[in-house]
Amino acid sequence: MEIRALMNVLTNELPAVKLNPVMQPKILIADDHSMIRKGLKLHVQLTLGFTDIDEVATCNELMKELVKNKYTHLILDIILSDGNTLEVIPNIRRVYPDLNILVFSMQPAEIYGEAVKQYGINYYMSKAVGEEEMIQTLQKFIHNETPHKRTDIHHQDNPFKTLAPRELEILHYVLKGIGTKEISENLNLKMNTVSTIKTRIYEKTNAGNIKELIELATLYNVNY
Amino acid sequence: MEIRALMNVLTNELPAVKLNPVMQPKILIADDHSMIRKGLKLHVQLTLGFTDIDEVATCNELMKELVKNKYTHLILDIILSDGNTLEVIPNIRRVYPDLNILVFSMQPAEIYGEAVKQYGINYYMSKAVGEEEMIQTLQKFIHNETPHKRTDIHHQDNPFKTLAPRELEILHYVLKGIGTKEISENLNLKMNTVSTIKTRIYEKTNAGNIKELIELATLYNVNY
DNA sequence: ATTGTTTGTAGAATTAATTCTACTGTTATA
DNA sequence: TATAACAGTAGAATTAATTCTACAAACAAT
Repeated sequence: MEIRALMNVLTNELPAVKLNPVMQPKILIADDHSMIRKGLKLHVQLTLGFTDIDEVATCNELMKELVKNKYTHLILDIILSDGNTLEVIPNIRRVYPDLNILVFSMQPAEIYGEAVKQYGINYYMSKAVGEEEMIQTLQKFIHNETPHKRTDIHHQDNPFKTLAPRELEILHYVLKGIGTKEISENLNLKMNTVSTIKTRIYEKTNAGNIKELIELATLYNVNY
Repeated sequence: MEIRALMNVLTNELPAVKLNPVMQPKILIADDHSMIRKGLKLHVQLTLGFTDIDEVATCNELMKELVKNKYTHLILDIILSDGNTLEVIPNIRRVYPDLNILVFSMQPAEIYGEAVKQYGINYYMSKAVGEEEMIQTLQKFIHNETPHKRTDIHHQDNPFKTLAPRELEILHYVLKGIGTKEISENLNLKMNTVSTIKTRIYEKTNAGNIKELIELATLYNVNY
């Protein structure tokens, strides 16, 4: 391997950033795609200058690694191969209250960004963001020394909490994939009525379509 | 930025690979996630030593860039923000018959690997592969070696594997919760056509509604 | 070489679903 | 207590989506 290629990478490709000699962040990346892990790691190393970065691919490894080493920052995807990290986040939060967590997910920030706040997570970054914003976010995240005092979990921001009884009733059928006509027959309502209520459900939850509604419901553990 | 960090990256993290001084590959990466692009680029630069790499994020940019510069290798994801690259691949193949193409996708090889072969693409790499395999595949790709057959994957019962290219293309939109009308507009098809194809998708997968289809897709890791 | 099957595409007819409007109770709230 | 926001329900009009049929081209199997 040639140093020239390296310097090329360095000087031409990436903005130089001075490092802060005082801080010693220890970062753990949890993502099931090695390319994402690698890219993120190299990125943080080359652009932000922090080199103490480990990676894991599964929830299992994540928990083990957190026990083994004392990390200051955790960057993780929501979905790993062996499960949903949202399930383990409450535990992590309880055991490691000072750990800074950044969720780095495929999902758009508008929906999940707010949603994960319930779990006491203050940093959310979509994988779809551009490079500029990504670096900025990462920089803010890692340089932020003060552990985030999270305004205690409002269950008020659960969008499903605001649904009226009839709306929840119809939500139940909608989440099962049942169509407007069948729902109206089941509940002895006109299709118009069901449609109206569905519209209100979508308004209140800010879901754009069934797929998003199902995802949101999963996120908030709505089983109805 | 310190050279020590770089060397650390080099010597500790990545296997050294000798480069071939004769070849001068010019590589274009098309992916809508800047992290993937960056990671891939750095990876190829640092581990394989090829530094002539450009990146684009959309189908549009891709086509423009191919006109502007003469590339030898193209690495691309199937889904970009402004469309499905399966739509443009036939055109690319026709205009640039000598261009080596590697599809680098989230989808498991069993499903899209076959579909993509119909377009004369022999290199397919899932983003879920481990680092070793990724580097090996990239190396073979860039060095123009014949790709190895991966017959190790069985999954005979995967219902998505029987979907035709157009069906997979429409499946992509359906799984995102996009409606028939919008799909038809995106792909310049009549709504009837989209409906017909959706019907065939539901028949082949035995899904009864979108919810079931999404569940099935999740089960078989056909997310995008 | 022939025949059956899959794929990609729609037109016509029909059905499903939504939107816009509106009315009546009910429940907070100023 | 007056008043505004919300909840539950539809009619009329409109739009979205499906079904049924069909046909040509590509492909597979005999």
